[in-house]
Amino acid sequence: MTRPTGGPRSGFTSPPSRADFNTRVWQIVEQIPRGRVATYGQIGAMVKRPAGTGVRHYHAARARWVGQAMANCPPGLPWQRVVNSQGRISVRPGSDSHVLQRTLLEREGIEFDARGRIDLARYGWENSPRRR
DNA sequence: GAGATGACGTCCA
DNA sequence: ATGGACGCCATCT
Repeated sequence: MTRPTGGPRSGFTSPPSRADFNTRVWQIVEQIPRGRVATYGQIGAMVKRPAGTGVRHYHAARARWVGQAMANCPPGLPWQRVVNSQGRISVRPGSDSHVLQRTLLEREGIEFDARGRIDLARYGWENSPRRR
């Protein structure tokens, strides 16, 4: 095991069973209620660590794995409700998807500040929405 | 077959 | 607050 595959700082990795991992992610995304958003890391923390995946590596890579899953998100899911830990849209700025995501979220009543950020304390999924 | 390209998060200077 | 490095690759031109 521990095959030092040669990739020095591979940053990009993938789950043992990508299809299975993606399915788990999609099942969670499917539950994000309208008007709320969840972060990649938050979702990753909800997906059980695949057997054979090092605890350490999983912690470091799962958020990106969720991103990979979202890049292949099947139609019908509220993909727009997944944003990064900063409360910002992660899709390349300027892309049609980016614009669409923001539009869809605003249509759900979610507000963006001047810097294009969403207040996770207010709109975060399973986060006490009271006060501000 | 080789090279470019990815929907992240955390830590440290 | 901001910028850069780091962390088991896979897939498409």
